[in-house]
Amino acid sequence: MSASRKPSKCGPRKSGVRLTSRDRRVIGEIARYGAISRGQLMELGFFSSVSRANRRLRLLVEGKFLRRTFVATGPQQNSTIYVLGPAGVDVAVEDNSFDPIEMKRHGRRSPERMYLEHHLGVVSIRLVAIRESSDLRLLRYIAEPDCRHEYEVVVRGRVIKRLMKPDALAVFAHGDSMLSVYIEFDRGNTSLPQMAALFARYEAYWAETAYQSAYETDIPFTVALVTTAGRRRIDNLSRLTRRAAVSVTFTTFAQLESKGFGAAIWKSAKTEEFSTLWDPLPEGGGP
DNA sequence: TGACGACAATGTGACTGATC
DNA sequence: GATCAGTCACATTGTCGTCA
Repeated sequence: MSASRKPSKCGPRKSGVRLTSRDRRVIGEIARYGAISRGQLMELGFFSSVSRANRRLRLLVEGKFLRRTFVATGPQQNSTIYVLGPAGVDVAVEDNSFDPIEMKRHGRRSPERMYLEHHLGVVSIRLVAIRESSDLRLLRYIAEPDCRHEYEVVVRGRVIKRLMKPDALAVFAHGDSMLSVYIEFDRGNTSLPQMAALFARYEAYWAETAYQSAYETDIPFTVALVTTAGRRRIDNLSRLTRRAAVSVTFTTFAQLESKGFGAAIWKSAKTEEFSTLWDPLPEGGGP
């Protein structure tokens, strides 16, 4: 038999690797989140076998679709992290409506520790949301490239461009209500003035009705800031939001990971008590 | 159209090496 | 010894082209 295989549905080989549909989804996911560990890829359901994951990911690295780096998870332990490679940029742009310039920047970027840890944190928060076992049910988890929003406003006759770039947007169902939660992952290394500017951007996003236009809703969103720092950081940050016109609430990553989104672990500037995300649910019509 | 063979992808388990 | 990451061998499965 002269077996010259026809091009499979997986598409043509690139750099010696025949990309499967799963490969393309893995590349898209890594492009979406910036960096993902092998364990996270497995937890997201891309692989059910460690060896299979290793072998397939190694092929993608050899084909320059991905790059591999390491983050210390303990004194003598490393976690393998995958980021977008130069060949993966084209695949990610081809399969998704990602900004090619932004993707090329990702593909070239040197994987600095802080950059990696931030992105891994956002994926970890997504996994917590997926595992959620309370009354909250995750409907969508929209990563940064998909929820970033460039819009224009007119201020004193001048057109000003604004960019809203949350870490993620999680949409939960709670009973008959929907809860839109912008996720911000904080590692405690951003200055308070920078954080104040971040909260101000969310206020403007609501006040300038850009959010309402983008998502065709009048139901206000909540900003949930998850920090790897401790209670003092939460107190400092919540003081910045005392007069905020949008709902901003805080918790630690440790609390979130152990108790989940639905637990009474959220602290706002309005109260000393920890409460749930939906208590009270934002009133319809505006904050 | 169905059988067959080639090829690629997959999962499992065993193994190695590094570290605590 | 326990744990973790990575690799390898092997059997299985799925896809696809060829041919009767």
